Amino acid sequence: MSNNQFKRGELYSVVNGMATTAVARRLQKNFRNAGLDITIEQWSVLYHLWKEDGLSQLELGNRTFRDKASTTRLIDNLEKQELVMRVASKEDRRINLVYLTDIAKPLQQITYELANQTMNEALLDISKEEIDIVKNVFQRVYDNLTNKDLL
Amino acid sequence: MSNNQFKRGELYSVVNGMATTAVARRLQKNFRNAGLDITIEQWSVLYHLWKEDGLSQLELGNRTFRDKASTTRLIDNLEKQELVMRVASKEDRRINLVYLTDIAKPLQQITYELANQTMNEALLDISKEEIDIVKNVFQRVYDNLTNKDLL
DNA sequence: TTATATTAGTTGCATAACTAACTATATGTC
DNA sequence: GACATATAGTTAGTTATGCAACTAATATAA
Repeated sequence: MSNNQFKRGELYSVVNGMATTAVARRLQKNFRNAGLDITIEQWSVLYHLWKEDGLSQLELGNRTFRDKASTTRLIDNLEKQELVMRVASKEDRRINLVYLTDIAKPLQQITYELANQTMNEALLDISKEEIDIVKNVFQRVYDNLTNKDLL
Repeated sequence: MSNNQFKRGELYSVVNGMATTAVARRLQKNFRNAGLDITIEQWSVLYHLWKEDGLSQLELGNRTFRDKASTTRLIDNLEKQELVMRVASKEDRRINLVYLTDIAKPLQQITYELANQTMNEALLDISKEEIDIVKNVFQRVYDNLTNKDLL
């Protein structure tokens, strides 16, 4: 049921968290200096492709909490910048598999380094127990609301 | 320093929370049935005006974590729907004070009722202690990141 | 096997976001 | 008073979001 899909605009920061936003912002600054202009939204797509290359657009949409229209345009822009390419699936020709290009691949390492560094700074004085509580509360609030069809 | 202002797209759901989103969504559905089409973003502005009518655009922007350009357009749209009106300040003619119209005012009560109801459902099984921990963790993560100029 | 429904993706439309450049009013200093 | 600076708001440009309507390919059912 496609209406069951979460919408990005709403869950965005909750799911990804302040720290992730800071990561994205630091990345953005860093790469802009190197002449690469990538938006925070585009980072979220690349991030999932680094974890698993060759995902379908729909799967990318699910993992980044976007609808398929938004995903289409994000990939359009990433393709224009030659960071990503679409390859029609041979098993099912409705499906576009999205692959990282040779330009995007080497960005992974520096990205991960910056991300780790930022997360460490963000969570400096936060204990494991506290993080667990926050995650748990989020999950329960989320469950409470989805049970009522409110998210 | 105007660069010190938080950006909405980033802090949006963190600050307002999943529950607020759910409130807004429920409101949206409810009022759409009554022929009033108000976006979630517009709700956030109305919400602050119900708390304190006649705020300047800049103050509204601060309270809803938007920059002034975004605030301008949101108020443009609210004005088109005659939910809000701009009144130039007499003390300082650079300033627009934003007031609720007679159309918007009566929406407050039903809005607050729906909001309370939704919050209660969202936080059903969450204890006061847990909420305090979540708030506290957010504040500290936020502090950690702003100290490094990352938010 | 043909008709029907479902699925993946695209496109059009309106709203919204942020940056940067701009206008107009106010303030501060000499 | 005159000039520089700061402040409130608007406008232009680009990207992103969600909804709805659409195309094309696949799956299901008669």
